[in-house]
Amino acid sequence: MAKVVDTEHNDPRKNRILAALPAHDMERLLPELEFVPLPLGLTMSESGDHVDYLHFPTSGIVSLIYELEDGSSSETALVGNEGMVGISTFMGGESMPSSTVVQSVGSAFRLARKIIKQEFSKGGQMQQLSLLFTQALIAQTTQTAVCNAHHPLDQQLCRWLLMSVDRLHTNKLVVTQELIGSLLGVRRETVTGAASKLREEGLIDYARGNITVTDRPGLESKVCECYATVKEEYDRLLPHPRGTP
Amino acid sequence: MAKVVDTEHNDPRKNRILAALPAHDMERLLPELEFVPLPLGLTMSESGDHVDYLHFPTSGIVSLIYELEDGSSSETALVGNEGMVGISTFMGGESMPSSTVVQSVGSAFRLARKIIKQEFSKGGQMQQLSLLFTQALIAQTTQTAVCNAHHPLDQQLCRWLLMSVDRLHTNKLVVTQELIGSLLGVRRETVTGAASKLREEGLIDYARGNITVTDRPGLESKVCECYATVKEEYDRLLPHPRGTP
DNA sequence: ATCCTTAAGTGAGGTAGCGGACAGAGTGAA
DNA sequence: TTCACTCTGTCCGCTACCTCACTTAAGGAT
Repeated sequence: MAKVVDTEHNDPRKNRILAALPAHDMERLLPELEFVPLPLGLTMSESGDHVDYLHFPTSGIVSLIYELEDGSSSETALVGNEGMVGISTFMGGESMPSSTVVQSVGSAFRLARKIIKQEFSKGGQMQQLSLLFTQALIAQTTQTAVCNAHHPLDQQLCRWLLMSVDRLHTNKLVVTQELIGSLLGVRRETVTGAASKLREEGLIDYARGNITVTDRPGLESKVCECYATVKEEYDRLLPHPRGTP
Repeated sequence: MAKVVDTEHNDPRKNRILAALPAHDMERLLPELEFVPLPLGLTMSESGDHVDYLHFPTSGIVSLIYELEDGSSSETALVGNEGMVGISTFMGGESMPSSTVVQSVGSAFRLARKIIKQEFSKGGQMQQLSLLFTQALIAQTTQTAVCNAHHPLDQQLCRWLLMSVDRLHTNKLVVTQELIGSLLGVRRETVTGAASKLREEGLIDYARGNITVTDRPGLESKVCECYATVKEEYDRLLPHPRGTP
């Protein structure tokens, strides 16, 4: 029996970078694009690993995570179908100090490093899109850094929730407070405090690893500027989904 | 009378990126390179500014600074003669959300955006070096973010001091505690506390805007891992000064 | 049904950094 | 020499988050 393929997400054009490629570039790359599932919790690469593929998520969320020697960690950025994972494949460094983990289940298409380097060196649209995405990613990482330093956890949590639901097509997240803690660089108990505050305010609801955003506008009014700043920079730099200006 | 030019730093090859260019690339660019002083406190670009030049510092330090709406700010990275300032000129985004400020007096050569784009599109060594430096810069920014989140101020201060003296050729820094505070994202009083602790331990000495590192090995043994991690990544990715492997 | 594991809530006590206010102490200008 | 200004030191109460320890609750497996 042939394996049933998820027909929801096996169209490369669900990824916005791929969708923005001119038809002839896409034709050339299509045979090289390999569909891969992104199961929850999959570590796509660890710190310092030689990265062999550039991934273009079509759904789900991938977290870029930085781990310290003492075991503590922080999420530095979060990538969905608007971007790509594995920029060191074309930046030339081969590896990165951060690791990449699937934080919300999904799928992706991937290109072998050899292919993306070839394509990149042509200097076409793929090169331009890659660099623009990289710049957007820098903006996200930087803003996250400053947000960590200056904003209280409940606002950071709002930002994280909004960035996550933006990259899914639902208001339900499957994630424990423990995990959120390790992403935001705080303890689980601290997350419990912030989350229950948001619940009291009627912005979210949750139970045992399931969070539902019940009042998105409410979250948006509570979140710090960092959310909007990053979103605007992404809008400025990256191609928009079809139908949107 | 002809203006006296600082003969110390007007050699483009004092910048390590430029120094790593093949002779024929350098010849082509030489007439386009414009020498500019970097006086203390100069704001080279503000958040969102259209960036018209790519700067290659030959001396001094440039800080990449991120400002929040409430006026608080943080330094996200620090660039000396190992790198360049204004990567949005070749990344394609034209502007960045961070601003760039001369934190320690020096000088640079600069290339107009048009020229660097031209050179970049040739796909030669300049392209490769630019991308590698960008990746190193990402590493530095990311590590700074995690360091902010997890390490106490006195260790962060050690890191900042070491990164600064690494980019100068002296153990003396001209910088007030007030400024350090705005760079590390804390209050001046907090810096006073951390600095006086380091002074008690005999690692540094200071007075009225002048800091002297008196015990570098001592600082290195006190600093968090973040300093070494970034340094190693820079060593891995970037060309070394001549004479060093 | 019962047990077991995982997720979430709670509470006591500690600490780093904040906010604001104010006190010396160099330095340079008048 | 005096004044003004800038840089540094210090103190208070306060808050956010931490460490450590324990409890409650929801599913899942047997």
